[in-house]
Amino acid sequence: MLSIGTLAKRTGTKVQTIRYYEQIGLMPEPGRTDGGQRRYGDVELDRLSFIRHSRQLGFSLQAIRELLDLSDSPERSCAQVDAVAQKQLREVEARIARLEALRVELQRMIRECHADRVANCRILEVLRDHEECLSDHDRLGG
Amino acid sequence: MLSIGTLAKRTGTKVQTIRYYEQIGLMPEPGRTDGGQRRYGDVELDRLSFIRHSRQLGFSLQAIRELLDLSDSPERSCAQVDAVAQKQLREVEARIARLEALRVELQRMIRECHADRVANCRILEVLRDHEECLSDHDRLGG
DNA sequence: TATACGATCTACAGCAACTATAGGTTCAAG
DNA sequence: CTTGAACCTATAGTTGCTGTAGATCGTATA
Repeated sequence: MLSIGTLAKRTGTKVQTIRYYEQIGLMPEPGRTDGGQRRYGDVELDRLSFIRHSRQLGFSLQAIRELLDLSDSPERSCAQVDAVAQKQLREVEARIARLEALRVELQRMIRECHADRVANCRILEVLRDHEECLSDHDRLGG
Repeated sequence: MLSIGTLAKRTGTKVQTIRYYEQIGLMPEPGRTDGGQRRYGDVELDRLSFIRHSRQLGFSLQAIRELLDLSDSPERSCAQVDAVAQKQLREVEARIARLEALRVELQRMIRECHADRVANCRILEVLRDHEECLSDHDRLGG
């Protein structure tokens, strides 16, 4: 039986995060000692490993919940799991594309500022005035 | 004089977001009508445009605060502004690199699942077991 | 067996950067 | 002068945790 601290170390999670996952129903309520401390087994270790690895891959907790539900269902459908993964891949690709655009514009901004070493800083002007670089009303993904 | 709604439309910002910026001191407290409604001028329009464009480029509100302070200071230093932009560029590049790694792994995961069309879904196994793909204790940047 | 001390407990506040809601007031067009 | 959209404040919710306070537990050592 593992204490919460040991489970945390094994999975690279913070203790509070494990308790948080329990609170939101992502991890089950574990058994307790007489004194009230949580004790975990291998099932919980597996489940938390799954959650952490999925988080590292950028899956939202909601997506992870779906994946866990699918993996718990008796005749789990590979197609459904695949759909979740595909969706995540598309999101990652969209974020990359967005960041690439940002990178290009930042580089251009910095380059222009360097060209003009003495006078007013171009960066501030660009940040103030530039309008065509990105579509309006477009938001940054978290 | 612009109402908050007009200012919002002109800058592609939500009304609540403008009030939020005022609340955290990023936007100044504007003048009011007799009835208590906010009225803005061109100075505020410029400032908010600056903030929104910087946000679109991925700058944090803290970084934007620094940029605004620099732009307000009488002998503003281009080097300091440049440093903030450079830092932002490095952060963007780091996020791109991280997402590229995620993309590669997601693609591999999905490809393996497709290769094995009938049996258990590989994606779930990979999510559960894979350990070497990303360094442990590594967190996703927001 | 007593003590010390780190680990754990609950409960709650806080972070970024907004977004949404409720319930009331003001402004401007017709 | 009426109507209704836009505005007001205040507060709670979002996502995914992180940090704190003050109390209790568990175990290694004297």
